[in-house]
Amino acid sequence: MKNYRLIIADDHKMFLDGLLSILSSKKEYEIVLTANNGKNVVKYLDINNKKEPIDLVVTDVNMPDLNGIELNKYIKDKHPKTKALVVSMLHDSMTVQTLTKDNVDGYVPKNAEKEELLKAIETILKGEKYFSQSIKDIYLKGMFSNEKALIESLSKREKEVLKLIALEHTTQEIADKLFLSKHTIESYRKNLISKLEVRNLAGLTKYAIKLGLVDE
Amino acid sequence: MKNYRLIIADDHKMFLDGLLSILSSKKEYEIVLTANNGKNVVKYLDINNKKEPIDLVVTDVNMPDLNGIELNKYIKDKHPKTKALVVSMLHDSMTVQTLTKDNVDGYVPKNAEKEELLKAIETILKGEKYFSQSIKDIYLKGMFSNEKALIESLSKREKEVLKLIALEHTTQEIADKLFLSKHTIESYRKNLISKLEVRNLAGLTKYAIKLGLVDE
DNA sequence: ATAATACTCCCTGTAAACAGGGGGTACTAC
DNA sequence: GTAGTACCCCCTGTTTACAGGGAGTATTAT
Repeated sequence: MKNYRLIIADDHKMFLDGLLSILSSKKEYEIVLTANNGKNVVKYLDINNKKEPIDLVVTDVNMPDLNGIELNKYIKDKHPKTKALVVSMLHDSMTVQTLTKDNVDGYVPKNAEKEELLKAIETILKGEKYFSQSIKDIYLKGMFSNEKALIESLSKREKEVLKLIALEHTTQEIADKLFLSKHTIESYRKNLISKLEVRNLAGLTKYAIKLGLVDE
Repeated sequence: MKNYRLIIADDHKMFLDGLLSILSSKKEYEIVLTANNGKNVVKYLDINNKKEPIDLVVTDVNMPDLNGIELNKYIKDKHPKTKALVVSMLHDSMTVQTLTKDNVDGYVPKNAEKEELLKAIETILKGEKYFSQSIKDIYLKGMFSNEKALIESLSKREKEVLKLIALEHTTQEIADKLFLSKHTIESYRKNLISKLEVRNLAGLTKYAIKLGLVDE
């Protein structure tokens, strides 16, 4: 009666148990593997997916070794018949954007009811996509906020300078470090201030943190 | 045979299911209530704890309405016979410090094995405390880092000024806003820079974020 | 009482950031 | 081949921040 073969991946054991108990209530789902990182999923798929294909991988986003974003990308790339459902705690618009861009099959927040999770899985196994309303909201919000555009408009060099600024280096120090003129760095600083629509160093620093260029 | 009465609280339904399934394996535990915020736990305890006492509340830290820190404090204050075990995803030293200061009975990270969770509960119900090794590490790290001391050494006024600095206001603007002299704010700024051991606005901004004085 | 701390204000400089311009090269995409 | 953009450099100013001092009052704790 086991119609579908599933893998679930999450680095939080207790959560994994939660998923297991929810999915065990449906006898048509066989949990072939539980993993606490993406790497083990990849390993399993590479070895077994040809003869005994996996129908769906349910995965968290934040995992060590290989996170959900990378895992989804890999699945979509190498094992296109296998579906991927992301179940996550954090829902920043960047993550949602990236995953949808990478053609993920579904996204459900961890605070969803278990009925919704089951519905999502069911929907995906039918060949459709499933995104929770809250995820759709985040996606739309991200699409129409200028923040995303702002961030994407930064070049590699600009990000580099921004990072060094946030690390408390002065213009002169950054210039020395990058073997550039002080004037060049001043230009970058000015451009960053105007592009990111901030007033000063404090605003730049906050953006650098938001971009993950510096720790905390 | 149900010897102990438990409450579990977590705003993530799936995780709640995980806890439930783990605790259901032990028949001596009766799950009296599952809540997705601290408020409901408080409500229940206030009404029922006198006649039918709860032995242990297992709670997450991050919850809407009333979080785990507040919940623990309330339990320790109003229902001292009820034990509290915190199970959390995030383990910043501030949270751990606060909880231990508030006399929490245990702290286990969400990525712990379920065996450890059961052991923690068992230990606490015996009247002892239980902290995972990783939590102890964080506690010690926090104790011997100067960061904590630094943060605590900031006065109310200093935090206020720090916040406004991080919000991209200039010294003059802050002075106007607080009806103080520009010189006063400059003094604060200098003191903050030396106290927090940073070089400039960027460093101050990062600290303001770390302190939660500004959003991102 | 007196020590410690928080809070307030002031001065003199120097260094850096901010504001608003300008221009030029190299590469890529259409 | 030319439009766009990433990258680099320069100039003139003004404003702000940073560095290192000093100093007074009020409150609280010992």
